[in-house]
Amino acid sequence: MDIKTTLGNAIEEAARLAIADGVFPEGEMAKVSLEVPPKKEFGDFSTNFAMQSAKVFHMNPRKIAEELAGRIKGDWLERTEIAGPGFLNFYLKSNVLYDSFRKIFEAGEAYGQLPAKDTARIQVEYVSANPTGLLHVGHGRGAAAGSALVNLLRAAGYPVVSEYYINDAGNQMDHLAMSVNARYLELLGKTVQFPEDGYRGADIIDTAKRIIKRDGDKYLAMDETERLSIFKDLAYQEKLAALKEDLEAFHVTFDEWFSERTLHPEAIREVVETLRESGNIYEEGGALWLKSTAYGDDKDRVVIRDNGVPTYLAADIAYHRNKFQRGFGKLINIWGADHHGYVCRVKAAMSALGYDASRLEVLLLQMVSLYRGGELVKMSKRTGESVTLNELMEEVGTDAARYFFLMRSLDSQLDFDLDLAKTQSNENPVYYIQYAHARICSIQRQVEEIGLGLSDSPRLELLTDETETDLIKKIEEYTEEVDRAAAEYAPQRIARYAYDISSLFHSFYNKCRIMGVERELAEARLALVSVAAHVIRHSLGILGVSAPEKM
RNA sequence: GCGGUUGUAGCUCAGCAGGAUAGAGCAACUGCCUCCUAAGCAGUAGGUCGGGCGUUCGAAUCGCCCCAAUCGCACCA
Repeated sequence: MDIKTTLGNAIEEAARLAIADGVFPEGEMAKVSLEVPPKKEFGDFSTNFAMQSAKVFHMNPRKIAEELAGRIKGDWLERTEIAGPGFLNFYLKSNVLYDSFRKIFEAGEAYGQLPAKDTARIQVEYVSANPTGLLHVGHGRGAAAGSALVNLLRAAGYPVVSEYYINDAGNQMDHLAMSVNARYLELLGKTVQFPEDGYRGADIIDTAKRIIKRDGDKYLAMDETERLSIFKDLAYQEKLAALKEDLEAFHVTFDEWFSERTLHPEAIREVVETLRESGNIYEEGGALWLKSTAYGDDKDRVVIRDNGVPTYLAADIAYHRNKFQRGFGKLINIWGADHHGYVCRVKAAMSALGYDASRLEVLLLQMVSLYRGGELVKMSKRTGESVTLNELMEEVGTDAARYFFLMRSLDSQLDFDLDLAKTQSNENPVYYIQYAHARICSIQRQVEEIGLGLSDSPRLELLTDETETDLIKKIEEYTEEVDRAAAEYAPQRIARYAYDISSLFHSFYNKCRIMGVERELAEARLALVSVAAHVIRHSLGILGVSAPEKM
């Protein structure tokens, strides 16, 4: 049992004793919550239990605290103090710190991975950009957030799989084919009118060029319908391959790639039929409408257009039903904030199908605005002026880009200053973290040369400097931080943690030396920095940021 | 007009399952390399937590109203 649980139990036990002694009234007790206080002077742990109990016990919180303090016992406890309006501050015996740190040291590489949680599988769907062009920086943020969330949930012990939904069935695929077709004809000297809804990005021209390079002008002679059909397929394959490649370069991989086409027409027809049978569909103006207002939506939504073609929503309903049918207990979708209007109707559809809509969690990622030379860079697929994820990776590097995306909360808008990120100055905190890791690796290399190595049983109690105990405490908080960050779907907490632990290491590094001190102390310090390096590596791993051994 | 998100130091942002004197980086200023990587450390300065009202022993954190920014409000995806 860890010390926090032990302490929590001791507090509850003290409260029960006080009730038995007739000091506190019988009845419900407040919940005990323990936290690491904001200041070191306030001890190792503190609780607001006395204040929370003031109302239930109808007593002065400081009086409650006094009664509790006298009843909390344990050989791990140095002393208890009452402070402020009624905080109980606990100061633990120093061996508690070293005993738990020894366990972490002995766990080695396993530290940071929490035991498997016995919960239903979670699916995380993210990016899901149309295979019609290049990924831009907005997708990059989604890719970073989604992959980090998956890593985080895994570290916290949740069973989780990731999925990419390929929108390969709608109009946009026809627009893609027409765009490639137009570029193809242009490149072969024909005069064509570029399609109004076409994609004007340079990547489309590249696709056309590649087709020409490989197959020449052999498609010219074809009937346009046939040519479009071939180009649709060729362009699709190429775009999808490019997506995968770019994502992998960005440290993003998926367990599943789900094609929307597999839902057409059968799955969609089926789900619409199911909804019709349960009375959730009606016809009006030649179209089929989902009665989503019955489930909290602002208005009803068309699922089958008057021309018989299903809407995007219809496919999405079939898709999400399919997810539930695959047995996931929780569905997490990461969508751009510009899709937020969509959340309600998809949830409404799930409710209409009889699923618990709260099992579908949509995380909305706020927009990314790019600035270059102090000017806002407009992002538009159509104009082809958007900055792609690839360009971003080239300019600032994968690690810096990922960390920038992940260091702020998902629901705050992000101003990405390209010039600033490009300078690769120390303004970029990712270097600070990586530098801490590289420094430790450097020490490990040099220590090896002078015949010093990691001991099996270092004398950890020699680590008494404040920078050492601060670092130990931070390391001991890691698993709890992982657990909480996962529960909150908040990878930015890990970004923060990685920065904080690096900062504590740098302080230690400037104050304490490893080489040139007495052997036992050197071995203890080596154990400390080795664990620190592991935790930095582990947290960077969650973020999908590399941990270099040299810089 | 309706809805989502945001508003915290000069700038970029953490903190928000209510708690003790609101934190970090950058920028500014002062120190620290004969010493394991100075991409570092130590320190100084900088704030009516957008505004108001409310709930509470206690509010940056919860609720309501207002202001501002932003994204949406399709038989597009």
